[in-house]
Amino acid sequence: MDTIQTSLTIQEAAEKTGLTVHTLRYYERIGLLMPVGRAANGHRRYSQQDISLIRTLNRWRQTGMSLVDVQHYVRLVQAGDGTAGERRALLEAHRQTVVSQIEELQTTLQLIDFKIQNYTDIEQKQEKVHA
Amino acid sequence: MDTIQTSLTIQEAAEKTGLTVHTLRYYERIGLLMPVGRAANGHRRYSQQDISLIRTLNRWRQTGMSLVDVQHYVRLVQAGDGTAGERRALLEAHRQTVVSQIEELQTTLQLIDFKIQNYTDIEQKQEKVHA
DNA sequence: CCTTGACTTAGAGTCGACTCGAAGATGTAC
DNA sequence: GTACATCTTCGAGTCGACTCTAAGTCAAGG
Repeated sequence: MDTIQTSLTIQEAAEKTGLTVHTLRYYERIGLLMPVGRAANGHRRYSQQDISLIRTLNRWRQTGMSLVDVQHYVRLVQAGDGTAGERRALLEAHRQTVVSQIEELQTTLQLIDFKIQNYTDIEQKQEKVHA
Repeated sequence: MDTIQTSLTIQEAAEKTGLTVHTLRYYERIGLLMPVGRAANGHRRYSQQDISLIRTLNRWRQTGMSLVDVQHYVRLVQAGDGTAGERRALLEAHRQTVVSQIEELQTTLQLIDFKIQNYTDIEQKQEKVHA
């Protein structure tokens, strides 16, 4: 029967994942998350697996993966073992975009440092003038 | 006194900056860019300075600076030399967010690599592992 | 003169990703 | 047994950042 022991309400799930209850329902509505388990009264119950999946998704989201792509990944996870190769390919593609993002940020960092140096120079110049 | 020799039309400016003409006008409309020069017929003319400012803005945008913050920076640039200290402070703040972004991406990269390794293992052993 | 094409404006529409609100059912505390 | 919290659905609203449309001006080419 009800063998779900460590199942959380949507509120608790929200706290554990850092999302809002609105967002959790929204994710489910757009088909991002599989229909989550329900209690007898129709209330959602989140398993530990659900929570860890959501946490993983958050990571992908935070690194600029669109909901559509996250969705694709989730579908593969749900489809099961046979999709391991595809999942790996998807992760490798995302890995590459993350690497590119890092590289771009590092380029920008150099630019920022260059500009900061510029402004520091200006300040020193003014100090000399006004000293 | 008409020393503007290399002034570009909005079309040319769009090509040089990688933005669309729509976006260039939009940026000006929301007060992000100073009112740009106009030809006798009222058409916009972009100076080399305008172009290089826009290119710099693009950099900030690409690294997640909001239009509001970019706007703040542009205002300081327009206000002139006296704002060098403020500009440097703003850049230093942005530098810090860029550094944080890089760090977060690197954490994610490790996670991705770990998962990729997982899937590689699955392929080798055809074993069941959850995402 | 007429068409073509680049420009102008103000305002409306789109898109991704939430975020909120209304209306109603149910569970728990006093 | 009634207040109150928490859940439910579904639809609408918001926000940032564009993106596009309509209606109009103007200069040059055939």
